[in-house]
Amino acid sequence: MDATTTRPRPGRPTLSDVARRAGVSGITVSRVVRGQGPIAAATRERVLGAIQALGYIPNRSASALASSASRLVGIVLPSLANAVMPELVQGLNHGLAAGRFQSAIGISDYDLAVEERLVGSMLAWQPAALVLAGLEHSDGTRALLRTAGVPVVEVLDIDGRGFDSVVGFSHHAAGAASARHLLAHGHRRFGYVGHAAARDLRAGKRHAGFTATLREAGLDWHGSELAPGPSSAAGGRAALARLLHRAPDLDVAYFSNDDMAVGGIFHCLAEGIAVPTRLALFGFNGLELGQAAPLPLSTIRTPRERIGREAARLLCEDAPPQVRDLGFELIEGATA
Amino acid sequence: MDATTTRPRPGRPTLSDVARRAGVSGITVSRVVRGQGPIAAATRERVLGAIQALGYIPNRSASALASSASRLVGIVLPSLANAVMPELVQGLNHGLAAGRFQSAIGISDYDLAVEERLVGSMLAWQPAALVLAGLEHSDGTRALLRTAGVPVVEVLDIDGRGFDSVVGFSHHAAGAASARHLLAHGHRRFGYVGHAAARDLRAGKRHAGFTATLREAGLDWHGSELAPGPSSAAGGRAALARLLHRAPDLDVAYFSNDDMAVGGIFHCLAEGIAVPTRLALFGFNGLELGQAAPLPLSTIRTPRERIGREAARLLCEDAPPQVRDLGFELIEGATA
DNA sequence: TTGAAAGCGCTAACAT
DNA sequence: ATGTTAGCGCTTTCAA
Repeated sequence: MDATTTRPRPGRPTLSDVARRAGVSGITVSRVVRGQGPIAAATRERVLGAIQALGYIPNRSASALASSASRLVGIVLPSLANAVMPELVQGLNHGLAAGRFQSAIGISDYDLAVEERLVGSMLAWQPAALVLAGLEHSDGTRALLRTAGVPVVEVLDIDGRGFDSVVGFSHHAAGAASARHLLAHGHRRFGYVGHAAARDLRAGKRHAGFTATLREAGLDWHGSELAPGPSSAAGGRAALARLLHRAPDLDVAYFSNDDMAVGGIFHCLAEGIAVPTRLALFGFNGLELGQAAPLPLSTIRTPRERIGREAARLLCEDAPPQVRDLGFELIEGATA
Repeated sequence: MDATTTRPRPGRPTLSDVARRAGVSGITVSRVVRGQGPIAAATRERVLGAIQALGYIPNRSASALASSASRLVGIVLPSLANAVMPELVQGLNHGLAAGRFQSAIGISDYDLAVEERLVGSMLAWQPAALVLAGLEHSDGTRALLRTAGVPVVEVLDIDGRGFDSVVGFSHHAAGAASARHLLAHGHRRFGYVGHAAARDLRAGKRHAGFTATLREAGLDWHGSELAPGPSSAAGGRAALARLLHRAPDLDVAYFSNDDMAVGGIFHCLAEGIAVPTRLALFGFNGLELGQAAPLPLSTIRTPRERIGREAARLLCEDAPPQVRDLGFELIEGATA
């Protein structure tokens, strides 16, 4: 007899294999696996035993295909290098896990074309929802989202028009609040230390908010310096050095974020520049790193973990489209 | 006439929709989409046009189901907070993208049970391969991997028995090299500043390698202090303070990593402790942050980006199981 | 409480 | 160079 006739696949066990072993039909196994529908306790035990014995792993592709739905949530972030992302992801993961969703992260490298590719890839898996960083996307991305019709939550920023739901805070307002704080402390000669900003649109919004507030006060930047490449302590340190070389009479430096600002602290420590008396420093994000510095950094703390949780909550509860402003908090610190 | 009879689904366009519109059969569209098989240029154009016009997004669940294979690579990492992970991911993404793989990241939070859950979830999507951090996994994880039979690359560590392929370096050797370097520089009273180590097994291996080398030299730790929670500059700063309080005559502190060590630098700066004359500091990872400090940190640079690339290469080339030691490099720095 | 039949959207294996 | 047929493993009806 030809054995291959009756033993067609050498592959992983399927629902039918489990069903056969448990002496039930496939649909019953399916019900047990999904925890859906009425199942006799004894039957469930038997099925669970068979699953265990065979090492059965449900095939989600088949499941997604059959039900045209999945429990997968795609998360597209611009970068992981920014220390806020891990906390955002943690918030998302906690919230999503509670709703029995799985998450899959993709990294766009601050490139909207890459983001579009990633969104396309993720949509191809029929995700239950998508989480995107920021409000700026390519037309192609928007078109994809529109035709796919999945729920979308844009996080981290609320300055602009959202696609669906939005959870974050205003970077423009954060920049403005930073400027007001520094003005109130008597600073007048402002320097900006940023990083290659073209792609980090949220840093640009903070800068714009800061600038607008300066102008309202009849002031403007005294000097500006951008570090090439992504934000980093090394970049901040070098850029502040260059800036002070060109504009030695600055009395305060506003950094695009805490990483850059910590570099500023390093520069001042290395050069013996008195902070904040000779030069004040102000960051953004409220990273723990800045607070561990010899002089705790003056900065703005952003609620990235809460943003993640809140975004997850909206998705789990299938909430209607809305914009949630979670605000930010100014940390006095000791450098400004 | 009943329109619903001929217009059954309001859903997203499918392969058949594209085929109908392009006036070809489904398989032809499939070939165009996959870039497989011989297609007349004119036909391809027509199909591409239809895809464009309909906003067709291929359904990968169906594709994975039909071919029992996907171009998805699952990556399971313990954390994103550790600054080495973004670089590892970048290396992986670059390499995998070159092989037209997509990646999906999951975070285990240094919890092997969570890792097992994640591996299970990912296997359910029939991934082309899995990338896991480290060599230590639960029995359940191993069982899953075994029955699934997917290629696995374990990254970042080579101290132990690999499941399939392994790309990384020896943390034990890194610890030992650090100790030898410090011994050669005349240090004798060693303090260890670590973080809640139970879950960070690689930090434990470095500690073990360091300890072994000390003992070979007839020495041992003079004192040890662990920061609660994950590694951080704040934790390193506080733990060093406690350690020096208990063992004021230390002449060198070895940190579980650069984050912790930067905290150590902060403590010394704040307290006016002369580095390295009064107290030497040594880290691990060679993060840019440590090199931007007023005194560049003495540490060990790890090739995490290369590890990612190499792991991706092995997967793309479907290389046979192997162990690749990518080594590390000692950075002299100025703190030891 | 359980099952039978049909089909999700795609691709492998053959035709032609 | 293109098409036909069958079926991937599961879930959705509907029936019992």
